[in-house]
Parts: sequence; structure tokens; C-alpha cells
Amino acid sequence: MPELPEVEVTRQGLLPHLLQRRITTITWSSKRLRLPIPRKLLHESIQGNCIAAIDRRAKYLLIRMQDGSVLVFHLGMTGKLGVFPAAAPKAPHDHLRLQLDNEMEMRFNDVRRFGSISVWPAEQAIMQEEEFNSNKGIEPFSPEFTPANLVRLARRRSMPVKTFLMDSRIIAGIGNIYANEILFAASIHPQTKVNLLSEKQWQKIADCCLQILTRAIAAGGSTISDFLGASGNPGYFQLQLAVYGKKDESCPRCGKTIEKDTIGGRATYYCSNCQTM
DNA sequence: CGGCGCACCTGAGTGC
DNA sequence: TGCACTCAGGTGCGCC
Repeated sequence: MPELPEVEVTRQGLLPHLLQRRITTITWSSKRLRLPIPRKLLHESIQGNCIAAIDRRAKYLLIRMQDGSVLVFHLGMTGKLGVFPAAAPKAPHDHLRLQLDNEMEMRFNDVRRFGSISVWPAEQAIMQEEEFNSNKGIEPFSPEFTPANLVRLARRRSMPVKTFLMDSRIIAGIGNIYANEILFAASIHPQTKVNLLSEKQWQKIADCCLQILTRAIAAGGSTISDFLGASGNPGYFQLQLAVYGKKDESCPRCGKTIEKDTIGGRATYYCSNCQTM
């Protein structure tokens, strides 16, 4: 489920239930996620601590503790975080449960186990976060997300623009669905080599990024009030998609048939009439 | 360095 | 009903 908007909606949904709560007990499954569950660090640094803030960076959620340690979640392809009554029945593929001081608990559920859980203990958190940030790209909602910066990042590269948008070391948070939707909105062909795009075209791409991501967050936001106990599945089904998954359907703009190709190993949908190099 | 292919997993869907 | 196969929204590794 999770690209930037879904992770952001998850953050907003968790916030009112977790803020200022103490984590009393942590339990985990025996399964390995993308990384091994850091059982020792969870016990030492997170259990007994209070939640002071929740931030998002790229597609990661950073749950900040009162003492400075940080609990980091990545949802992978199928990860979900939700808040449940502690007595609610467990679901298959629940991998972590954080019991809170109010008879509720947060649960991390992930069928495919591409997600990850990390802990940055207080005494190393600043350094580990620095290192973490050093290989993450620009946040679309940050002031650095400008056409001039995009031109600079693209200058020495020849990759297709879709691959560029999805490369988390260059731009943070855009995944396959939104890359397809953004390029359709910007009328740019996904195969276009990035070093051939003009600053004006980057302006269009940047504008469409913000528009699409903002709209997706707003669509997901309508489910935030239901977040409790729903193992929040905010997201894609709420948003009107123009091209993603629409092979052989008609383009909403010109009516021509939407095509599907593979770019960088990922399914790519576009209208060859509306989207030009 | 840049760019590609693939592996990591499970489950849903398809065609025979 | 069963089997074999393909595909899925992410990330990071090894290889050229």
C-alpha cells in the first residue's frame, strides 16, 4: 500500500492515539522481516518509553520517544500499522504489537514481510538519523523541491524520467502508482531521458507531483477518523487513478487506448498521445 | 559512477 | 479441484 501519501495518512491517523502514550509491553513474531526484528533494542530503548512525536521521512515513519530514541517503520509493499483494543483478536501476519498504557495497542501487520522495523537508541539516534538522511532524496513537500534543483540532479543522468521520480536517493516518497499518475498529469512520456527535460518541463513535473500527492493525502485523509481498529488501510482505493492499472482502457483526456510497458522492471501505464518526449 | 536485473516474500488471479 | 504460472504499491545488492 505505501507510497508517500499512504505513509503520511498513516502518520496522521496514528498521531492522536499514540502521542504522549507510554509503551508498556512489546511482543513480536518469530518471523524475519526485510531486516531481523531488533528485539533487544526494542526491549532496551523502546519499552517503557513515552511517544513524543511521529514524523515521516520518505516512506518511513519515525516514532520519536521522550528520551530521544527513535522507532523506525517501513511498510514495504503490504505493511500496515493500526491501533486496536489490546484484547482484540490477533490477525495472521501481525509481527509487532506495542501495548500502550490505555488498554490499546499498535500493531504492525505485513503479509509479504518486505517491511522493516529499526531502533535508533537515544545515544546514537542523531548520528543514525544523519546517516539515514544522507541517502534519501529531496522531499517533495520541502523548499528544496524546485525545478532548478531537479534540473541539477538530472543533468548527468540519462535514466527514464519515471525511474528518476521513483529513485528514493533522488526524490523521496514517490512509488510506482504515483510516478505513473504524475507523468500523465504532466503530459510527459515516462521513457523521456531526464537530461533532455527543460526547466519548464521540470516545473510542470514538480507542480504535478505536489498536486497529485496532496490530492492523494486528502483522499486518504477521509479515512483517518476510521483509523482506530481498522488497521488503517488508507489509500489507493480512495483516489481516482487516471492511468495506473488501466491498460486497454481509454485515456480520460483524449480517449486513446492506454498502453502498458515495463520501465526499470516496473509496470508503466501511459497515453502515447497525451504524453510526449 | 550510472543503470539494469534480480532477490527478498506471500497471496490473488488466470489458464489449462 | 488442482496445478503451474504471472503479477503486485519497495528496497538494495551485485554485476556490467
